[in-house]
Amino acid sequence: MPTIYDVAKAAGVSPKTVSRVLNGDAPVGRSTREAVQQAISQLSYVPSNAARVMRSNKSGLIGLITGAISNTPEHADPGGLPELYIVQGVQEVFAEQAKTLMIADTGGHSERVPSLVSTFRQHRVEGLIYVADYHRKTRFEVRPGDPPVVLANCYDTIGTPSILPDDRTCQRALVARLIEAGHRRIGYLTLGNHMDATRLRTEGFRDAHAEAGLPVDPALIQEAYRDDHAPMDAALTRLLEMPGPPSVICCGNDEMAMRLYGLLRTRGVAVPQTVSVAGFDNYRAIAETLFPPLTTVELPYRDLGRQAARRLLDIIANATPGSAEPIRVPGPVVWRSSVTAC
Amino acid sequence: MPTIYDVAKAAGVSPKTVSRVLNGDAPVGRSTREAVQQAISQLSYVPSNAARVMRSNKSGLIGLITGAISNTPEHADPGGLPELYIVQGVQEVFAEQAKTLMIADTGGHSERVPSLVSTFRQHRVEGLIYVADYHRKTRFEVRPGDPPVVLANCYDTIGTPSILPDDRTCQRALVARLIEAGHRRIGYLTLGNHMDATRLRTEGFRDAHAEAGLPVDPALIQEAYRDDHAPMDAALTRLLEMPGPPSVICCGNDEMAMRLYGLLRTRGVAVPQTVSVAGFDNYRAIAETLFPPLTTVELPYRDLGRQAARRLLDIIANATPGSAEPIRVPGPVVWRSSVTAC
DNA sequence: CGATGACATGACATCGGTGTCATAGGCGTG
DNA sequence: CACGCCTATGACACCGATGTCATGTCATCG
Repeated sequence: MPTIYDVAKAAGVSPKTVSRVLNGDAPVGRSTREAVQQAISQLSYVPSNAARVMRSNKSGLIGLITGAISNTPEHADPGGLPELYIVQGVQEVFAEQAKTLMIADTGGHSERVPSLVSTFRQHRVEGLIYVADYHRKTRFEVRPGDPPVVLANCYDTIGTPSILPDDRTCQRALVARLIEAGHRRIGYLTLGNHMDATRLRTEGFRDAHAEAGLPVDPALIQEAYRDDHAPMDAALTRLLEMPGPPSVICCGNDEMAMRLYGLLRTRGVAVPQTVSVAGFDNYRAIAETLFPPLTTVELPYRDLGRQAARRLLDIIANATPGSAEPIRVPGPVVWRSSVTAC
Repeated sequence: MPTIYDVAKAAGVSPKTVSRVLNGDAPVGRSTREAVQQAISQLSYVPSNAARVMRSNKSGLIGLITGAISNTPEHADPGGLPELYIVQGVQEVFAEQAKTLMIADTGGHSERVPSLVSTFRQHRVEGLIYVADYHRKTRFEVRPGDPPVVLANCYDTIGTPSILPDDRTCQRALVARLIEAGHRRIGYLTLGNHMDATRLRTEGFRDAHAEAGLPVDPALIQEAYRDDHAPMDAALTRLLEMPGPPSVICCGNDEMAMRLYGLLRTRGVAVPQTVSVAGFDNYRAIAETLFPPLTTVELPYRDLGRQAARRLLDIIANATPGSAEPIRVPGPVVWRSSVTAC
């Protein structure tokens, strides 16, 4: 592996001059520069980042901790992909900034986090992004001397900068569109009540009703876990046998909507003619492949990742801790034919 | 950020002794070691990888190039996840070996690869894994001085070590099980013919028939692209209106199977009573959620990643280029209720 | 009792870049 | 012409680890 000295010798200049050509931080004579560049390509010289870091203490590295790689749909929420989209957005921003991303995976074991952080510190990362698998509260231990941290898809109670999906606004926007389409009785099969997302989305569900001056019938909101078939079937029965049954049913995610399609078909209920269906997540493999294609709403995970990255860059550049309030990122409603006007 | 000198001073020893405590490469007195360890934790000292790399020239880094992060299902095969599973397997092995994985993403632009490799070389990675989004031929430029490369999910014609999914064996195993279950007329709706996977799987399809002494009726094999609805419907019509219609239909992937469920239902054909259905990929969000749950076959992506990682470690350790023949990794048939005996 | 070797520790050079400072020409200006 | 100033370049130390070699202290053995 050639060094800067080899290049210097080949070009007949001092190592420092080679350094200047590489970094463009001081003027270099035209012919000298060309000689150096030729020597570099001839030797296929690549500078050692290690040596650079030692002197300048700027590693150009950003650490990212996630379970994305381990949290495949097999274990996690079918979404499963949120983390990935987030990582994608993060990657996008840092690629532009010539920062290199080191990705570490918890493998689903959060107790591994400290050791991952330690590895990152060894590499002198300039900042750290922690990505959660779903919208949740977390506690990310930061010790003095640790690089600055930004939380993505999670938050804590000690004011660590945080970027969150705006579940509430998304659900509100979706329901507002349903109301706009003429629906008045809107059913809602939610994810587990223990999830932050469920609470926020239910608030959004209520917001949309309030804005339209519609009452919310609590009986229309039913918790229906995804993994088990029975609770959802039972909840559906309750909805359909109500005095004023819903003309549209919102689901906690697209996978639930897919299951709902099956349940409704089994009962001979036509989608969307008799009952319209709406999902959540815009999980395209499902939403676009189902027949009829599924109206749903998309959480802006990619954008969330981008914003997290930009936030971190900002903190690194200005050494400011940033505001304590989480940034909430809204996403678009995706209108497809599983919902009719009514 | 404290250095080894700070620790040495705090513990009243020489830097070299601290180094010995850190690396355990030479005996250190009990009381000395304890003093050093206390100083380390008190200062929350983390050694600089950069300095270590400079001296020892062992970076402990492995580079991985993928489009996994960009290739979300939005753009790619619904599988989309293959790359992820592969990355997961790779990660798993390197985590055990205390190697740190640097993941770079092409963002779908293969022309970025050289610059990514250059970044990796700056960091003096000890090896490189290139992961493709689907089973394909590739050309990964390796220049002298580049670190050793292993290809995962792709191959080239110049003998770069390569790990591939065994599409042929997987499809053969699935069809063999169908034959075992009594099926004699087996339809096959394939993915696009331009794909290596399609060719290999079709061979596997024939292999299974040959082993069972069954003829293959070419009319039972129909290409049916996934993205467009019409070709599949047309292909299905041809299959069902044949003199001897199939009792089971294999699909190129699980998403096609999901679509096939819909098409069959529309025609009033019961699954699996009248026609059984089998998929490919074991895309669990679909295969487990469909009703009836889908019989399918799983490509061993995680295992593939693990093998790629181990292969690379082997090459690094022994400085051997390794054999030119790709390693093919088989996967299991996942039997669910979308196929009945017949 | 002196030689031998295991153990424990430190001094010092070194890895490959870059920051700092010095130096040598060239040129415009009063 | 002397001076200041800018451009282009080099000498040298330094960043923080670790490899090499040297040294000092005991315990053991013939």
